[in-house]
Amino acid sequence: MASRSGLEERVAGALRDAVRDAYGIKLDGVHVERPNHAHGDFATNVALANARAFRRNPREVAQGIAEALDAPFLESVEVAGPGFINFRLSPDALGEELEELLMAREGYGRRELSGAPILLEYVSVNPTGPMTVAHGRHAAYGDSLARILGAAGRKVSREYYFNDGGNQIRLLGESVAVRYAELFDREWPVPDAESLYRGEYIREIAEDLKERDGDKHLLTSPEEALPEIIAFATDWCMAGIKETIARARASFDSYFNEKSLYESGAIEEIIEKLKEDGHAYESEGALWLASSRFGDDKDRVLIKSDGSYTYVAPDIAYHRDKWRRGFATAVDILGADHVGFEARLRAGLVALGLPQDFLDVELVRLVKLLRGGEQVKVSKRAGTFVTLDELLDEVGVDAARYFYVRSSHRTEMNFDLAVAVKQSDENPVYYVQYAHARIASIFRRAGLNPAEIRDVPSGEFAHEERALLLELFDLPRVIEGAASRREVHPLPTYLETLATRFHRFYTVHQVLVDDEELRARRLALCAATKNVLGIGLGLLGVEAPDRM
RNA sequence: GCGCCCGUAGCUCAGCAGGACAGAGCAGCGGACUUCUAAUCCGCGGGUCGCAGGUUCGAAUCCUGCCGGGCGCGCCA
Repeated sequence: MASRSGLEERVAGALRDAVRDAYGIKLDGVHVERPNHAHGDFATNVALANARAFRRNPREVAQGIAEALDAPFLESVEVAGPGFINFRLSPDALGEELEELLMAREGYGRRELSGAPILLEYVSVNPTGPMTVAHGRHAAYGDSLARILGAAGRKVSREYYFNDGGNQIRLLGESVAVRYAELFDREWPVPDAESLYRGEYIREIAEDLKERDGDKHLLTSPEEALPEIIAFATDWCMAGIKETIARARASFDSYFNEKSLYESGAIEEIIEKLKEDGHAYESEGALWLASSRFGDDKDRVLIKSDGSYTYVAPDIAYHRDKWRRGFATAVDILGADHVGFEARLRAGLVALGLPQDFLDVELVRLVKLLRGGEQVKVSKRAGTFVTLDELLDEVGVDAARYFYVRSSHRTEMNFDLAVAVKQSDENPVYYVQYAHARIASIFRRAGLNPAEIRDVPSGEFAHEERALLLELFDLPRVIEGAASRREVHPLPTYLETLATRFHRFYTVHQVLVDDEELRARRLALCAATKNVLGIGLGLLGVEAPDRM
């Protein structure tokens, strides 16, 4: 399946031939677009874009191309404006493409898997608490992107990277330990009570720990007991995160623990290699990566003067591991607060001999939380955050996921909690889903299975039908465009336009009419629309309901 | 100060690998259900595309400089 519809491909091919015949010039790329209805079904700017090469004025060139065109599937060809060529497709050509769409079923717009495998890393939050509304955006964007990349023929593997051994984790353990001790009216000694986590979930973990182990951890020294408490707390958090992820309909092929990099010696290995190649040096008691040689602003510390690693070292080792596992591209979806991360990580990887374009970072902008227009200060440590579960409880998975990916991940997002429920009612996802449900209703009434519709009797298409058809045929292009730009939001935009085309068609034309051919043609159109809506919503992890 | 990102209708956002008149939803106003689901449709009002230059036959889209906002600039992750 191509990234353009068959029709578009045919138009482009005919244009190439016409240019060759009329001017003896071989064009490699021909731009075909969908103009305003008034102009036609398709249009091209080849005459304008190449006017210079032709050494003639664009309109004249367009005229020449139009005359040389040999394309029986076109009903009309017109030169317009400064030199555009507009096309109208013949009803038969539209009908044929519609049949192909029906034949392809859920495979429409989907390409065969090929090319080098991509490792998509997303979410990757450390198990120190529940997922927040901000993480939800990462989950929705990352999961949808993975689905879109897959549909566009890219081999994608999804991975979650986490660390359950760092500083934050120790803090989590101490926070739980303090609450745990409180349950027995005891005190737990901590170096810095100020920095402890205060969320309600800390108490829950402590209570669960008490339920499982009783007062066992108070019978030994805190130093001895803490590791076990930490393990309990991180397992508790990780289990919750996995539940939330599943609930949000996201998924992963693998989970990668930072700890394994220490255990396997992968970190030492890259450090040795960097030293050997002269890309790491010692200074002020620390080991530095000469990252400024590879495009970073400055050099970065790999090993601190106290002998421990900075996060840079394991990150480089981790990404080198991705490379060793045979991935040709590592796409990292990170929060906007990780700007700068890309340059230093890439520097390390290039220093190790990996290609410049191996790493591809997509920064997801922050989610700004509002409540009735007022900004809500969010702090995980202070416990003043809104969990993803709470959001899902309130607005549902469909509305939440759709809302998350409706705008570009590169734009800051305002999320007003006060109108969250209202927002869910007004969420355009229902507009799209409703189109799907309406079609399902028609087929119920007709007693037919839309998946079995195959044939399209020939005949004219009304204006609204033609508009709907052309929109349907755009799906392959939308999928490929979204995949190559690593964007998800073109899908919602597309689906809303498609739903509009359908609702308009539905309002103007009765589907279940007595005229059998007309009825069959309209049913085919409905079946195709239902199919494409289903595909599109599926790529967003949103349900396509048969009833609403 | 430096780097990355953003600035389009009252609000939330599309459009930006240059193209034909700048779009949608929400909010406002006015219409349309004895016919396949009115969670729908139709109409009206509403925009110096942050500002100023430049490139081009053509710029919301590309380049430069400003202005405004976000994020980052640790031997934190």
